[in-house]
Amino acid sequence: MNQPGESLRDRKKRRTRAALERATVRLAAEKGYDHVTVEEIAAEADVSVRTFFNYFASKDEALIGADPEAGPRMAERILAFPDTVTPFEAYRSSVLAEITDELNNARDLWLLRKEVLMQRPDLLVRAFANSAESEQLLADAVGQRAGLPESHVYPRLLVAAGSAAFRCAVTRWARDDSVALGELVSEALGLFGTGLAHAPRRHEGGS
Amino acid sequence: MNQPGESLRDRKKRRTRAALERATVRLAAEKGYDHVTVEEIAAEADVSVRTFFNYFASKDEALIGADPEAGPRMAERILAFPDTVTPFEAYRSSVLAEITDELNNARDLWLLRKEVLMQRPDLLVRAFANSAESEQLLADAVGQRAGLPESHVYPRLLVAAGSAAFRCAVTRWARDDSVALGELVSEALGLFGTGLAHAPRRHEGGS
DNA sequence: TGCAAAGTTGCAGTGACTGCAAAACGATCC
DNA sequence: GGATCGTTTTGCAGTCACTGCAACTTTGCA
Repeated sequence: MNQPGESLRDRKKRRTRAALERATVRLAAEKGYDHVTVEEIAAEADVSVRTFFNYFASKDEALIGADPEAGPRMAERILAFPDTVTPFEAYRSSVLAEITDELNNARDLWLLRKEVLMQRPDLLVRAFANSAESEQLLADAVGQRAGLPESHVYPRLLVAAGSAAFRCAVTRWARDDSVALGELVSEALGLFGTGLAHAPRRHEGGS
Repeated sequence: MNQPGESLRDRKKRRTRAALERATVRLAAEKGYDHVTVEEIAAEADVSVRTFFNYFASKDEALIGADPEAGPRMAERILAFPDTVTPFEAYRSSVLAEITDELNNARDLWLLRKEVLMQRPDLLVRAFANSAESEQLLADAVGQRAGLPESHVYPRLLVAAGSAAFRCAVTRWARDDSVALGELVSEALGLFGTGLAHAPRRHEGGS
């Protein structure tokens, strides 16, 4: 009983994980992140506190709900582009694809997260602290595409720039979501692409 | 008795703060960050645990020991440059000056921190989570220099790039400190300046 | 049906962090 | 040299995130 790669066990796990993530975001948006205890979250998702920590290493992680498969997925996408595409563009496209998919699958969750992140912007920064392996994965993929030795800065710098772009974009989006999050990330990455040495003029973009 | 701006009280406070920071870094380097309790740190610095938390909001913060005056100092430096200097260069110079000063004043502490950060790179990321106000300060200064409205992305993006550059530089420096940290930060910021759209060739810097 | 592997739970324990109220201390004025 | 006032230090009691461990339950498979 294990045909389409997803057993009953797997389905249950996915549902539990999703329920915990959802409960965390919902309660945090409703009562404020640190007025919510893990006990409440676990109760809302109908599991024990101990189980919560079997799924997420910390409360922070549950709020962001970083998909552990996102890193590998993006790395694969980067490597799948033809050689005519620059490493930079391959990276940018992969990030955008991931964001678009994520928003399509769970837009409501992101709208709630927005509320929480508006109150506690530091949580967004902390979120990236847990994704060191994913960053490494992406940097390796970029490095491979660019034909650079592993010790070169460029890949790591590009990935770090991606995090920075995402952070800035989410912050802007949280204040005013009339522009799609993907657009904002793309714009920010675009600036990183062409260089920050010259500040834009007053009227150019940037809301 | 309050002539040279520094009373006995102030001196004691500075000494206590320094002692706590020093004790945190030293013990973390010696025994591993999470095998050190705040109780031990406080004991080493000869104060109570409660006093530790009067100085630092968290153990993380004590490890990094971010100088609360660093933000204002850098912002001031940025604004002090003549108008012939681009905002980007003003920012870069200010960051470098701060790093150089810091290393000159407490090089030994940074060498110990290096040990800790090699084991736990995530702590460096988390460190930046606590410096939201400083980032805002710097972004405002950059924005003012560039004559941009407050809502523009450029200043925030530049400052975020600075954090990213610093992170990458420290990581590289931790692996091999034969090149000065300032050099590495400068190099990384240089790449942000000229743009990441085109990956460098194999032999260009970055090793 | 029965066995093994994977997942869940409760429990006891550690340690970070907070609010509060009392004590110790430093600055100041007489 | 006190009396006094504002600041800092401290102990204490409490909350909550998080961990290891050892049962217990559920699922996968023969």
